[in-house]
Amino acid sequence: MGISKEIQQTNFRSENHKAMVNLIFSSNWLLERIKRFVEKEDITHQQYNILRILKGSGKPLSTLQIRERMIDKMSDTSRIVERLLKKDLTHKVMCLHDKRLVDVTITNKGLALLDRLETNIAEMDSLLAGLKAEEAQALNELLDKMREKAPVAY
Amino acid sequence: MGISKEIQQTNFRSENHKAMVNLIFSSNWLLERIKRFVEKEDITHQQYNILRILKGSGKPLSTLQIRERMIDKMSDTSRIVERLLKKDLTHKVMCLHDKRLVDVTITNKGLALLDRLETNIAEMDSLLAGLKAEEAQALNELLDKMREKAPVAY
DNA sequence: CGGCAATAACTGTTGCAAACAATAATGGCT
DNA sequence: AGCCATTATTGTTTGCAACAGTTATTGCCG
Repeated sequence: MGISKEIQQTNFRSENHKAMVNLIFSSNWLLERIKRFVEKEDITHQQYNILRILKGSGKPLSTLQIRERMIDKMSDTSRIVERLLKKDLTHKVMCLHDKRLVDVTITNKGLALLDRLETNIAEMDSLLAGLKAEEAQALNELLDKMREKAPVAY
Repeated sequence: MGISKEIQQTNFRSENHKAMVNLIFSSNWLLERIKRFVEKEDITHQQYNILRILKGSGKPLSTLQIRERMIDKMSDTSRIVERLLKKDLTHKVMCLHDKRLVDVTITNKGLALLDRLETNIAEMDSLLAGLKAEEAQALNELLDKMREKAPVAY
């Protein structure tokens, strides 16, 4: 079902305007499904994102380094890490070289959580299985281009 | 700048996985700019979405009808409309034909607000100006296909 | 007609999160 | 030493999502 039907809207100003709406709608669609995937482990997609970043890094990261790698740049990283701390999924110590920074790492419990999700990761990847690799690549190029070529003011 | 650089991540499981991340990232990128656009009028993008729906409809809509047309289907429409009521941007009366429903309309104040934004709507449309109409169309088709062909379970 | 399930809206509550300002500690530079 | 930039954190407000529960109304069915 195309975007027009899904939101019962036929009067778009242009194909570009339609793409804007479609992009946000599709992202919500995707996030809704990712949410269902990660809620088995009682975490949000933002918390999942941070756990993945910490695992991927392999070494301690500061709050700022985590934020820079996050999908949502506007996020309140300190407090999300705080929620992960409460669940023992991350660990935090003061950085020795620069005491303004903190060294955040993922705990074994956090790694185990990711491992459990990893088992079914194919489920999540299948969300985009409707697109062939070439199509996914085309999508990536279009999205990159959209952001790249946008006027700086906005 | 491609998505890899923007989130400092090079290890994607597949082109499809990369597209998933890219899609959410790009939607956030877009929403951030839309937010800056509508905050001149002290409203959120969800509130803007509802005002546009009410204007577009031209006739009263029930809470449910609004929600069905919203980009974010999970939204708590009652309360967002309530916030608009407080600002006198919408009006609400009991529906005569079915007293379970409400007739929500946009007020003149709400229309005036949209008109002020309308003046600069080209600014917002220019967000996707980096894509030619054919590219925007290709993007629309890819997004529609992605959702269409996804496995039902997720 | 009376009962009852379905529908629609709303409320209460909890938790997550964004925005913004303010604060504190530290580091680097002159 | 003095000053400014950097980093993380906290406080507060606001918006929102999730979920359960409540109320009012409708339409249907026996």
